[in-house]
Amino acid sequence: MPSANAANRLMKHYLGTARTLPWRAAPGTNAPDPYRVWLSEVMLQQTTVTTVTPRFNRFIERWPTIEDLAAASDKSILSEWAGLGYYARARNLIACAREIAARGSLPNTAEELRKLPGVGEYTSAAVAAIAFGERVLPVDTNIRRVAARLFAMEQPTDSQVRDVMTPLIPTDRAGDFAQALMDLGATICRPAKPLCSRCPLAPDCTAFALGQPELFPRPKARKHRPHRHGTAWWTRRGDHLWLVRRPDHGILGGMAALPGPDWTDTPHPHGPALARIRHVFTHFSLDLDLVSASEPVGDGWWHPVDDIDSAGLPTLYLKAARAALATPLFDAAA
DNA sequence: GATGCGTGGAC
DNA sequence: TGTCCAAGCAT
Repeated sequence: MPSANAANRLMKHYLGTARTLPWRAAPGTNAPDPYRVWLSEVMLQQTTVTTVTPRFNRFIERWPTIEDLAAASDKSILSEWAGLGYYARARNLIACAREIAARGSLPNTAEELRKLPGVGEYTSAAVAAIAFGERVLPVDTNIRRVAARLFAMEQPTDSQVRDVMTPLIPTDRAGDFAQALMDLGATICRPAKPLCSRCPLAPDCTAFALGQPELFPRPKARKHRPHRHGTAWWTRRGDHLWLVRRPDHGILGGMAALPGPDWTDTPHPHGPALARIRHVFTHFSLDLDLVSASEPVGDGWWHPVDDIDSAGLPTLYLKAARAALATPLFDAAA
């Protein structure tokens, strides 16, 4: 059974190695800045540190305070988010920033943070622990895996993880403890080929004692990924391209896009396809045929075609636009 | 509890 | 190439 001694070894290991997220401190300090912690935690939902770091830095450079973010237009924030995925996060981020700015500051407890849009069990606990030192444990994939191995639990619920791990939280270091566990999960207690020989918790770890750390937690059953089909229209007028905004809900909700009909399970007829983009989403893959059109469709706007990277297009449509522009005959014919 | 929701890197 | 995986949330 892990003891306070185990927590001490974990903390010493963490503080003795390079911490992964130094950019969350307020400028010129070591203290985590609540705005930066909240923004980064939302970005980090199901997204790697490598992906988030440069995007976070751009957000902070453009909107240094939450008041700046709250005052920004929906369009500018969605555009800055383009390419990061899970776009409901961006829509919730906008609503959340305005709510926080209206009330004056971030709530400083997990219970109050949990009421904000886009802030769930994990994020509320992460911000409360890291930014405000509340003695709570955010349970993410890393911490769930570390706890599962430490206690040899095959399919622990988040509640079970909290029950066994919360007693180990150091009184004055809740934020560092959570980050230490997440760091451990990311670098040592990895899903495959964990580096148990370097792990400060190995002496306490039941799965290690059993000689089978990779059996915990048990992997989830995988689902089949269906294939779908779509058409998008490439509409040029001089140096400009016709873009539209997708509906607020559903896939790529609220994002800029090339116009086109709803995607379907089977291919549907259209004129000659001059490019085909294959794109893989979480729950299906898509073949998107690009077809030239002469007249704009839907409620949209003309965007300079030589500045396509600034259009705020999600990756699917950015890939499509780049394919079109790389096909000179197609582009000229449009 | 199950499902929908992006993207890119590792292997 | 395909598969797995990632500091989850809303419904």
